Amino acid sequence: MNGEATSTRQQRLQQNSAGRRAQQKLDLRQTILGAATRLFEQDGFEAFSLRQVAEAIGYSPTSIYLHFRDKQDLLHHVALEGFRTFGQELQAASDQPGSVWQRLNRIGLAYLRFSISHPLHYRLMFIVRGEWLAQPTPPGYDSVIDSFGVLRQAVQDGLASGELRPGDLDVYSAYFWSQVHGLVSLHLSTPYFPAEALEALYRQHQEITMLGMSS
Amino acid sequence: MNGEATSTRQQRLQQNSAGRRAQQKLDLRQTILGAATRLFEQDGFEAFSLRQVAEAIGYSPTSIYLHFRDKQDLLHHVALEGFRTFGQELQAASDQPGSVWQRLNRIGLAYLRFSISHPLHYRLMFIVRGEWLAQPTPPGYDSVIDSFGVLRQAVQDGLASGELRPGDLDVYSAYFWSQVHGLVSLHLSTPYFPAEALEALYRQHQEITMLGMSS
DNA sequence: ACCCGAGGTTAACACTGTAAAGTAGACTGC
DNA sequence: GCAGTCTACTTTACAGTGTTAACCTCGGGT
Repeated sequence: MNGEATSTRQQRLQQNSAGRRAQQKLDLRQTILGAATRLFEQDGFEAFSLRQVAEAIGYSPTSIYLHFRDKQDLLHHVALEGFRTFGQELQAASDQPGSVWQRLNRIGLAYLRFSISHPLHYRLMFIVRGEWLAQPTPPGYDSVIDSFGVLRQAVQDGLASGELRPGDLDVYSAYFWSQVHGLVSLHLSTPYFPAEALEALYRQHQEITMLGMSS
Repeated sequence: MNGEATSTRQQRLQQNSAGRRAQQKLDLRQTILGAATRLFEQDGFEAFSLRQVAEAIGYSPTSIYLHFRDKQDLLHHVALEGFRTFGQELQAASDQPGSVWQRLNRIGLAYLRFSISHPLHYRLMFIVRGEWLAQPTPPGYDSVIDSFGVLRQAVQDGLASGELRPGDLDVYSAYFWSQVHGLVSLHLSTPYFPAEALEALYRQHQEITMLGMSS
């Protein structure tokens, strides 16, 4: 075996060549994903079409199938990009110092703001294709922060410190999640919760929740 | 003017004929709506197609356009049928005697159960096409009970009787709605809230809400 | 020099919603 | 009773869609 010591010029060339090809493949994949994200955020879920994505990047429609299994798969990866930034924003909100209630408020607020600034992404992630949450994270997205875990951790801290009335960790966590998700998705789906009023409403709701949950 | 007294045989014939034709038209409309509802509940939103509806009732695809403006319009009327029974069930839950909290619990439970037994309808009504809530009710659906009004009334009664801590009627109502809608739509969209556990979770959540809202 | 295979394209299929034109038959006025 | 109109419906057609299969082309390895 002539191992890794023998890096002849040829071998390096080979590797570079193979690497470049792989890189190019990744590039196109990334290009597709970028164009798909842009078009999706522009036109929404229903109008999103593979052929338009292909048109936008100057490739034939079927070339997308060389990089993604099908339309679902492509949209799934668009959603995954959303989960990445979503998780990061929630984590950042949770990381700031303060009492558990302040943290919970900030987490909820970050949640709400993400849904307002990326409504289509939010719909895709949690409403239209929520079942993706069940699938294992595809390679390349290992570092996606478990968003629910951020909330759960804050609740756990609150239970440990006694700021929250003793109760079931999962029930409490689900309570927070469904509360803010309910508000958000009613905002996104119905005309009764306009964006301007949403933060104020959220704060008022959070006060009610505090009365019910703090000890 | 020979007014309404002169109902000659001819006139009656005419009218009957016109009436029969109108009736037939209504019949087909009803047939379409029925088939559409059935197919929608069977195959779901994405698979629903006008051509299949037409196929199912043995008419040509374009004949549907003689009775509904377009696909959206047809689905809208499918949703309206859902709103009708939904409103009735909420009203029935509210009408039973008991304390305001009992009423609120039953209303929420009825809400939850409707979403579980008609998941596709619920999605159509409140998630995919919630903007329909803003449109004025089309003719023929005048008696649709305002579902949100049922909840709002119960909250108002609670505020009046003092069972609820003094607060804003709309904030409280929105709180209830978003709470149960959040739970329901997380159940419908994600794998984390299975149907079996949903009622129990709802009851636990309702207890937290009670702590926060009752005086 | 030959071959191979990866990345991309073209052609084709089975769908979709919808508009325009055509048709058969009931209804109308004379 | 008959010509004409009106109406419910069908046929045809168009512009899309996702997806599969066959084809091409060209860089790299033997």
